[in-house]
Amino acid sequence: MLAKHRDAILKCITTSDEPTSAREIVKKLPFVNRATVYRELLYLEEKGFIQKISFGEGKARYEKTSEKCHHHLVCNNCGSIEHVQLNESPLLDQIKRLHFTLTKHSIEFFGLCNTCSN
Amino acid sequence: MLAKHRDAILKCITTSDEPTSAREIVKKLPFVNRATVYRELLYLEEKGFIQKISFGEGKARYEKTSEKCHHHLVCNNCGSIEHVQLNESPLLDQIKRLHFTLTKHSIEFFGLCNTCSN
DNA sequence: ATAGCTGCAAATGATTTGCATCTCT
DNA sequence: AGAGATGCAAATCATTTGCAGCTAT
Repeated sequence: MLAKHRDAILKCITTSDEPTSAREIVKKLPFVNRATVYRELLYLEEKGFIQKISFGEGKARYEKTSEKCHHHLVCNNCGSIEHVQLNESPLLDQIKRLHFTLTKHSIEFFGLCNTCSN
Repeated sequence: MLAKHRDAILKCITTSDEPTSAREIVKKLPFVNRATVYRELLYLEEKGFIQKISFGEGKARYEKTSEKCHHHLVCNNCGSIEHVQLNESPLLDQIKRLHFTLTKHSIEFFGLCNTCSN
């Protein structure tokens, strides 16, 4: 038995070029109740289909789980969010030397995008 | 003219071993109003005395701005937060090659601390 | 019938804001 | 008096929850 609105919500996240917030999904899918959206987000995250990320805005954003790990460049001026792929192994290697079992990490960058820098 | 409660709030943040939330400050300083706490946090952050960080908990945390850059290891089990100093230049060097003016970045690690790993 | 899904409204938590008051100078 | 600081309550936003009704087996 599948959740009726799951695909619509997932598609909403997948097709967005920026990590999507619950509010945006509710706005784009007016026929889906807010509570349902939150419940589905939780489910999709638990199942590993999507990932929750936070830019410290006071709300969560979600994006499709992707094979290749990537990070975000958040523009403080226009709010655009670019993706970059970085080699983070030098950093993770340092963590491996500690007594800490790493399950997840988040690396975010804030500043001015190319357009707003000029 | 200095804000009456500023020092108490700042001390609260400075003496905490973990990044502090607004709620914790209000609890520790019952004679300071919640609104005042938030207003001071904003001020102190703008002036660069403290830094706002987010662990994606749905609330902000603050810590004293420190000379040496450090990062956090958040334990998903007991909630403890350890500090680590990492050499992040390999990562930042990669950003420097992009058309992006970096003003701030956040790197956080989640998992199990030494105690909870066993 | 019955388990899972959903909507709706109310509850909760974090943060902000309007406004009247108080305090220095 | 006039500016800045503060308290208080109400407002706003994100997220969660209780509950009753709906739907597909």
